Amino acid sequence: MSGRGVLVAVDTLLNERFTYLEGNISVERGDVVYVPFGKGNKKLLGVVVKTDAPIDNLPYELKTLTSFHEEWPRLSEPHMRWLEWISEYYMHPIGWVLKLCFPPLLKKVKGQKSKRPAIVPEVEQSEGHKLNAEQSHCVETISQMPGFATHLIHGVTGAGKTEIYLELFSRTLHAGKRGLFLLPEISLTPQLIHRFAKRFGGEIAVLHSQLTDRERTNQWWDIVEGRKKILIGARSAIFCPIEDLGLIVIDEEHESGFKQDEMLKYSGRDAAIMLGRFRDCPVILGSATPSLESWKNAIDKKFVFHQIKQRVNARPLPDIEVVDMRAEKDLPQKYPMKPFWLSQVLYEEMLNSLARKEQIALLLNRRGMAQAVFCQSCGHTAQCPNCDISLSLHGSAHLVCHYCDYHENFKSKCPDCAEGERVNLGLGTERVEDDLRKLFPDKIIARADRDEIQSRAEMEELVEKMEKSEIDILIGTQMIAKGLDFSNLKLVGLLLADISFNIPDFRASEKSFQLITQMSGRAGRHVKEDEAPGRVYIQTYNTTHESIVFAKNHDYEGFVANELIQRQQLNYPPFHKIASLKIQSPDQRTVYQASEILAQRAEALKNKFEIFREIEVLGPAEAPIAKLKNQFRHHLLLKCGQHKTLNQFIQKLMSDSKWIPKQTKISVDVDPLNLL
DNA sequence: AGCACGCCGACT
DNA sequence: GTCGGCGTGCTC
Repeated sequence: MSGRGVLVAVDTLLNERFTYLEGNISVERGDVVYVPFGKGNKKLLGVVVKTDAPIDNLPYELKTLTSFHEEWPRLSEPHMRWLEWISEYYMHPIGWVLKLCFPPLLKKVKGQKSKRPAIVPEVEQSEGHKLNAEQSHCVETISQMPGFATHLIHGVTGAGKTEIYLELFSRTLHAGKRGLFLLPEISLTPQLIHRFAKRFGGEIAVLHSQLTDRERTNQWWDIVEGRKKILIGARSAIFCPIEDLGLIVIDEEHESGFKQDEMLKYSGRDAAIMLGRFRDCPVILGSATPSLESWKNAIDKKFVFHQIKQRVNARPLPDIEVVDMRAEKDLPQKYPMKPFWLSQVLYEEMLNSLARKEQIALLLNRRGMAQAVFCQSCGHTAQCPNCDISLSLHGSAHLVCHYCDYHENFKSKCPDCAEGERVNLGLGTERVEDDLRKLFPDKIIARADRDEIQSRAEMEELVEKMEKSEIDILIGTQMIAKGLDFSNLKLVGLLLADISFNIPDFRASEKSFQLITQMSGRAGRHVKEDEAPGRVYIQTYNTTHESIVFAKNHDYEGFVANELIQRQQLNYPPFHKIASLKIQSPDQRTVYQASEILAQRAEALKNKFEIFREIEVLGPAEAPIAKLKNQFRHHLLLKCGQHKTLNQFIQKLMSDSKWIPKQTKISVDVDPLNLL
């Protein structure tokens, strides 16, 4: 053999790196190349991970690199090392991670104008607001630490975190560097982009899921070639190979939207922290309700901790009242028209608000008309044929599965016993909307959930109507709890807070607390110091639930202190690392057997090596959603004090896959957020 | 994951 | 006789 050997991570699911002869092109680590792969003359994309690879005495014939990619630049050393970390930590083939770094299309040949509206609106520039003492102290502290450090900014809703980010980005640009601002998809609202455009005008590129491939490609080149200096995006924007990165901000760091649950299952927040480490730049996490993971890192001094206790202009926090729905049925019935899901006190407050021409938002964390339809004679409930989930009634004639989108027609006669009449159990946003229209026939009522709002344009339209007070009552799911800011919205109702803490997940309390706090934060965001604060009513059947009690008192710290004790007792995160192994197959018995074998193998591996003794294996068990899209699902949960040990364990456990039955798949989720 | 190779059923 | 079903195995 002659010539130089290079190792290439090829765009296939295989995690091995493949050796090629360099041939007559001269490559370096990080170069994107085409390589011949497999039989025929297929060409695949790959990235050079190592030059000077040994080429003698190999049991296979080497092929030669074909060419460089026609336009993509070489990935920098810190970016490469970060990709290798991602691939290893989340156990995903590096060749597949590579593709995420590049745009979907090639550069535009010539400038045809797009008919779609500008991604970053052209708005008049203006200087930022003057920062208050707490805000500037935070900015100064961060500015004095230009290298890598993770900062956690904990500030109540309305504390003016965005102003802090704006000032930090402004300083980053002054230092000749570029910035990355990550948000959960749902918070990437036009309102926020508008605010950044006002401060930074033409310096902004945006990447989010609603862009076309062409738009995405153009935005990518704008930031990579330095025409734009700040990239605002959802989690996948972290893969964009930005040079001279001087600041990474992750807003709403606690949001589960930063976690990707398919293919490469990664946490955008954790990956961003590692990116800051490899790029040696500061990473800022911001939240009013930090995740327990980040909170613990802050109190353990792994993160630099900043607290903003003052709200901007000393705006008062909303008053939160808890309404016991169990007591409702015993009250004298003053309002015969009032639907069962609405408490008297909230109804009266709504009447008062409407009389004052103030807006109202009601949150119900569930779509459709009903959670389940139930036959009164035989007890039969409508189930999805593909998933282990009850069907929800939509409109008056449709049963829908919220997981696989299966539809069937609804007939009130029970199909099982053929005589009973079926009734709706539970409640959904659609049902609430119907009832509200009957209750307030002369008011404008809008609904925001995934059935009603499917595109960014529809969301923008809704936001605009709310801003112009063309909506009196807004009813919605989580969609309306995050990031929205309406000055005339003074009253917020959570119709059934119980929904979110009854899901079988150890993070249910944390998620409920966050949801209640965020939704409360929508009320009265703009009232002045001397005005009445916004009002929040939490309706529940469980008034003493910790999520509610602490949220009512705006006591985040009390909540986390309490929650941390429980997590520690059960060896759950943030104290222990967890990983879940999902086993799925179209055949019920096969999944069951495969999961048993997997658990036995895990036990055997534990007993074989001393270091694996500390690993806890939970399960196998049926997943809480035991059947999804015609796949039966079991899972195994692994817990361990050390990520590294856990990672080695899974690597060993998964290294042999020959035993896995046909059509059965086992997937690994490191640091899972969703255990359903 | 793709994609080729391979070994049995129903078609002109 | 051949077209094509998708089971199995490989990719420097």
